[in-house]
Amino acid sequence: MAKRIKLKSAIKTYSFFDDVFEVAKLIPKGRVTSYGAIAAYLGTKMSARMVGWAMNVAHGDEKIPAHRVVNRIGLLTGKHHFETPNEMQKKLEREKIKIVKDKVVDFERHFWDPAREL
DNA sequence: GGTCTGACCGGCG
DNA sequence: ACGCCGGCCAGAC
Repeated sequence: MAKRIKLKSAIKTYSFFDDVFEVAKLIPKGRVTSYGAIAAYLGTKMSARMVGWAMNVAHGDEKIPAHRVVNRIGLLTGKHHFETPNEMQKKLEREKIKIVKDKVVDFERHFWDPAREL
């Protein structure tokens, strides 16, 4: 799936998806970020929706930690798109991130802002 | 080939 | 506080 997109982006001169993947791959273990933060870092903070769409296409690719991307308040909105709804939470908990009611505990503390860290 | 739809976000009533 | 709307852009139909 992700390969198909990569192929397409090779044809196009610019791919928003590719940039999203690049940033997503750089998210450190044990940290999380938001769709909006990634979009903002890429210059188009209004395209947060596309970041989610990109994750949808990318999930399945081990190199892309889609589980570390949540919405702006730390809610695991994308959990239903994993193989099982608790897959996302399990992966995060494995990285010492606690989840309560589909929400990242202490979201600000774990938040990784690409614009600030890169 | 127009139209609909998102794993979003900020703003406004 | 809460709900609605518009904008973003790629993919499915």
